[in-house]
Amino acid sequence: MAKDRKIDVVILGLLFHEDLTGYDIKKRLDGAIGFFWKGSFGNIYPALASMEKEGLVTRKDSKAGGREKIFYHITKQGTKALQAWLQEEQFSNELRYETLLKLHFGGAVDRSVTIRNIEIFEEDVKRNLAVLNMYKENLEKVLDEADHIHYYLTVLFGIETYEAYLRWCKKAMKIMKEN
Amino acid sequence: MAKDRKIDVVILGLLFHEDLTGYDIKKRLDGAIGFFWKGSFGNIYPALASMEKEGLVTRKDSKAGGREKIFYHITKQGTKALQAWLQEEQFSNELRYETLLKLHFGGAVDRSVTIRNIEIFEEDVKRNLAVLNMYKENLEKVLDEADHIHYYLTVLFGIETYEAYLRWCKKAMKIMKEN
DNA sequence: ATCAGCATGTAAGGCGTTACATGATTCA
DNA sequence: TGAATCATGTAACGCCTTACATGCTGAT
Repeated sequence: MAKDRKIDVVILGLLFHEDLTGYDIKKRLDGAIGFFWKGSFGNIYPALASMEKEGLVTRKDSKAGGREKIFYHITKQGTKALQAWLQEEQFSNELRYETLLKLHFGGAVDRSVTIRNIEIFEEDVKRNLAVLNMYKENLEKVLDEADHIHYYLTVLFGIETYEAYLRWCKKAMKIMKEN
Repeated sequence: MAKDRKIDVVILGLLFHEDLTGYDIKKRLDGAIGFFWKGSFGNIYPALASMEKEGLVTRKDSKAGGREKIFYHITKQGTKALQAWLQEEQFSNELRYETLLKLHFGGAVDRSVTIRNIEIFEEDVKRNLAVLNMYKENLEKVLDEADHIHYYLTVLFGIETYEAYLRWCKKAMKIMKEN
């Protein structure tokens, strides 16, 4: 498994739950997972190819319905690699928020620009929060199914975080308008 | 200014406040700014060189004390570029948390592994929160100085966020132990 | 005298984004 | 019939991390 290519474990994690095509994987990454990990076709397909060579996944070609589809299945070796990574006690959590950069350097422009930047951020957070709450409600109906309790935890994380962002927006706006 | 190289505006933002060497810039990025933007020497020095070519910054060599030092100074053109970026109404805020990935895919291992991963995250958050609170206290002494109110906003953001993380840790731990 | 920190850079290699290329299927 | 979505990939290019290379300064 490539040392710095974390998409590998994302794919293994998804395949542990069910067999998927590269296209399916992309859809998952555009959904709830997208809040904390992104992926692109140019990322996913090469990773699948190299992981197949390494024996972490196997491909199951299917022409059901005439359309070409390649389902990938996790191997025992792939499962071991996934579990080994899950048990590693180091992790890299990275945040790169251009919004905070703009706030931090807001002294170079009029106060109104910073206020506008906070507003834009706030709108964005509200949109995302609505989506996350939808995921939450849907998950609560199926919490007993395997793995769903884990998905639920990450959705709760997103909600807790975004609610904190909204509180901060209010405070920041107040400070910008008062001082 | 390179389209996708955001370190440029970070450097311009720092230089707007005061002249700095590449080494100084790295130190800033290892401080409070590091919570939302990272940088490395291999990143900073080439950016400074190319920005000098573009006329966004000028270099002021100094051999005061015998040690070679290159202070960079923002030009009018650099200031305009910084202000233009601050006023752009789009922004990319990216979060890549391996911790959440491990939580999400925790179904592949024993419950105890996920509990341990939450604990590790919690310890990390507490450490960072202590640092942020220190920054906050220091900033509160100098809030009247130019730009400091903006730095203060980003520190408040960090604190609000990390406190939310801690609340989530408690909830997540409870869910993992009860269900 | 030695070691940590100051200070400036270069080089290799990997990773990821974006755009491109192609074609099938489904639904209105 | 046309548009959106399904589906798989490749190629170029840029960016960043990591490691390397070098040497000075100040404190113990």
